[in-house]
Amino acid sequence: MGTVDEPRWLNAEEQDTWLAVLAMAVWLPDAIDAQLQRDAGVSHFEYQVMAMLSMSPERTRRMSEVAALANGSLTRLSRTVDRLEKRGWVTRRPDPDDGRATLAVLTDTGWEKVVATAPGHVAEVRRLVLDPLTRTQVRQLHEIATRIRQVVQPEGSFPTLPAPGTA
Amino acid sequence: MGTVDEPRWLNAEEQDTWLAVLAMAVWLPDAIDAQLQRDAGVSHFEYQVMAMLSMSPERTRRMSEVAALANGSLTRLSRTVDRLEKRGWVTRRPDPDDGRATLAVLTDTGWEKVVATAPGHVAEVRRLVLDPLTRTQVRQLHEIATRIRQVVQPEGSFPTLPAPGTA
DNA sequence: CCGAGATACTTGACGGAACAAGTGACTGCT
DNA sequence: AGCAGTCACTTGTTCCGTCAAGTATCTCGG
Repeated sequence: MGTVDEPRWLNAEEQDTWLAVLAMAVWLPDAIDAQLQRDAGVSHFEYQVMAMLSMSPERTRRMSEVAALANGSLTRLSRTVDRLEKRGWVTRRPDPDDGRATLAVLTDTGWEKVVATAPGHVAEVRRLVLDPLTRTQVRQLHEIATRIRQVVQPEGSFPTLPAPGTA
Repeated sequence: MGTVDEPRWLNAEEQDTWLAVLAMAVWLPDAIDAQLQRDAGVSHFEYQVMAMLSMSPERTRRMSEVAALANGSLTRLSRTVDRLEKRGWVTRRPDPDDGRATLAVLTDTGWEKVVATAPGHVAEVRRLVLDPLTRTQVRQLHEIATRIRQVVQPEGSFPTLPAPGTA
């Protein structure tokens, strides 16, 4: 239905690609959230926070590091940790090495929550992403996502995943 | 489901892939939103709504169709159209063919807004997604995203873009 | 060691999105 | 025709995340 002076846009193939990417970017997080909410009563972000802590030495990490690892703002993390503290899964304590910093610590109950929740979550990740794709596609996706991430993710928050667990 | 000390998780390669996908799924929409907010003062969702209308016959579509095309709920669309109406870019009118339905119409001002906004948005999509990848990777991404979308997107809302039912 | 500026959070105010309930309109069965 | 059930929205409430401002601590130049 193009009038001649339609807004500048992408060619058909580019647009198809972009729309598919968009739909994926919207619905995939939504589906992941839904499974966690339904089966474990936590949001994906909350789960990520606990999962990151569970993989950290002493199950402990600085707030700002956790925020970066979970791809969220410090503000958001602060509110989230409030909720997780109320549920008894995380506690805060001051960082002895830096008076400004706060350490988030996963409690034993929190650890159990992660252990109980992880299998269902992992199964969902497999079901939605890993299984429907060929091994080749998974490799391609890895490279593509890594490349886009480099372009898109704000400087500074390019996290290396947790150091070995002394848990 | 075995009993393990560590929560069941993915192997290193799978986890890398998943974390990269997650980071992309978080930061890409964020970056797209940021450009639109900065340069045009609209959210990505608002832009999508207007862009979809701009590509529709008579610049008109049913609310529920627009919602599906923009990957949003009807509730969200309703609130968003409230705002777009206040800004003079969209109007509502009842569907003559179905008294339950509401048609969203892009106004002339709204059309101009889309025309003015599209080039910057398209440039950002290219900069963040299309340009950093090889042509081959773009094709791979298309297939991968389409596949995942099939698995992840709720039944029913699998939209074809152009013409509404003048069928 | 003192003060200016940066850093690491926390918190108040605000806006947007989800859930659920409500309204009016269509459909299908009898 | 008439009622039950569904559908297409809209709206009240509530929660969550952001922005901006506040607090406490660290760093660094002089």
